[in-house]
Amino acid sequence: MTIRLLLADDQELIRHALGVLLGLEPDFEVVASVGRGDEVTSAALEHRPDVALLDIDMPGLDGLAAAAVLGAQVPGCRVVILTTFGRTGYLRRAMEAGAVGFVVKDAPADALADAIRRVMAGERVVDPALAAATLAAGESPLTARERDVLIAARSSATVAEIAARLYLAEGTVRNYLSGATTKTGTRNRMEALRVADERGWL
Amino acid sequence: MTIRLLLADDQELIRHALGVLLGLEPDFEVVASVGRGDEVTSAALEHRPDVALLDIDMPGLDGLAAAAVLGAQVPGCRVVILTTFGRTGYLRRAMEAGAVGFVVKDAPADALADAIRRVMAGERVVDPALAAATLAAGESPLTARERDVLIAARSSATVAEIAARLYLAEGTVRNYLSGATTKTGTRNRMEALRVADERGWL
DNA sequence: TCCGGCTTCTGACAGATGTCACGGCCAGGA
DNA sequence: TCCTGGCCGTGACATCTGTCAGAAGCCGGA
Repeated sequence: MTIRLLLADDQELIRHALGVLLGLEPDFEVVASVGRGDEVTSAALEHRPDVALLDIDMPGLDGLAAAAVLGAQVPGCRVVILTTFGRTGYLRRAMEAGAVGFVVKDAPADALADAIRRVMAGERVVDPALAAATLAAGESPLTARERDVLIAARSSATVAEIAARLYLAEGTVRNYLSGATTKTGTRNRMEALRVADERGWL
Repeated sequence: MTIRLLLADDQELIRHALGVLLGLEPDFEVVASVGRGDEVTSAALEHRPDVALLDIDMPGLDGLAAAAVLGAQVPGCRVVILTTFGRTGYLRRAMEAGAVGFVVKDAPADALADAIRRVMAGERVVDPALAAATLAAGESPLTARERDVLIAARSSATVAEIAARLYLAEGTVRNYLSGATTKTGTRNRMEALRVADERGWL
């Protein structure tokens, strides 16, 4: 009884190497391999994998969104997120998107195969250190609007631009940014943005 | 006549997968595999590889610095930089550090083996798109001090901190930052820092 | 019903930031 | 020799940012 795998990672070299690595396991078979998030679902519908390994950083659709779509359209396919950074925020969002496994690329070499087999056995698999970090980071203390303003700040340089984009007064924007910096324990919007992003609060 | 390889990448899963992939080639042999930049040289001295494949993002010592050390201490070993982002600035710095090859991880699966063989044949191997982007980005227009101040700005939040670190007046720091934003065509220090970093001007 | 929290806005103020004009220094060319 | 242009360094100034206090409207829970 072989486990059918779908691989999604935008770095072709890495995807191919992972495919070779997993193909060496006697009970695994890589049945599909894509480089874009928006190709995941159609490939899964065509090849019916048991487990989909999704990277997060992908063009078209990120791995978390792809996981959500996959869960809705191909219910028999279990999703394992395989990603570069042990960014704590991604874990929570991955679980919300229906993933049952979360493996980081700095994990030991056999962790991935192990995770796949345990997921097939019905377990949820998460890197323990990552799980602890996620618990430590806690729920987001930001209000919805503080979050909106921070996201807008990511691509706007000045308060005036953020205000224009969100149809708010400048003072309001400054207030939300101030609240965000307080809650993140930082000293200006840029640090607040970075911290909130790292913790998955955006 | 097999080509002896050293692999350096901090992501264990990826390093292992690449090792397996390259080990499948009949003329390759992976003789060493490390996860930290500062372990590269001692491993090279011990195992005498023909080619060292170095990632840039590594703890201890980054791949570019490791390449420079390697070139000085193990002259027979050719260096190929293998990295995630096609960041244009890294290419120039890699070449200055003595690397003879530069392969990005989004390259096609056989590009790596091909690059290794060509490097062994005495060629320099660079992704053509990356080379073009590097030429397009051009030389850095920043003066030495502007560069210093930008680098200091990366880890300091305020002008006062940067000034204290570089023993300059606050006005001077503001002036350099202003020059940097003008030359990068951006509107504040944060954008200037990001752009200069992307273009390899730091 | 009242209370508390969120959203939105305003006004005010200290402090940080970005821009400008200026002077000194040094190297290269007339 | 002097002049010019580039870089370094500085202080002054206007503007932007972050913080605080306050106020009105809205919604959900006690």
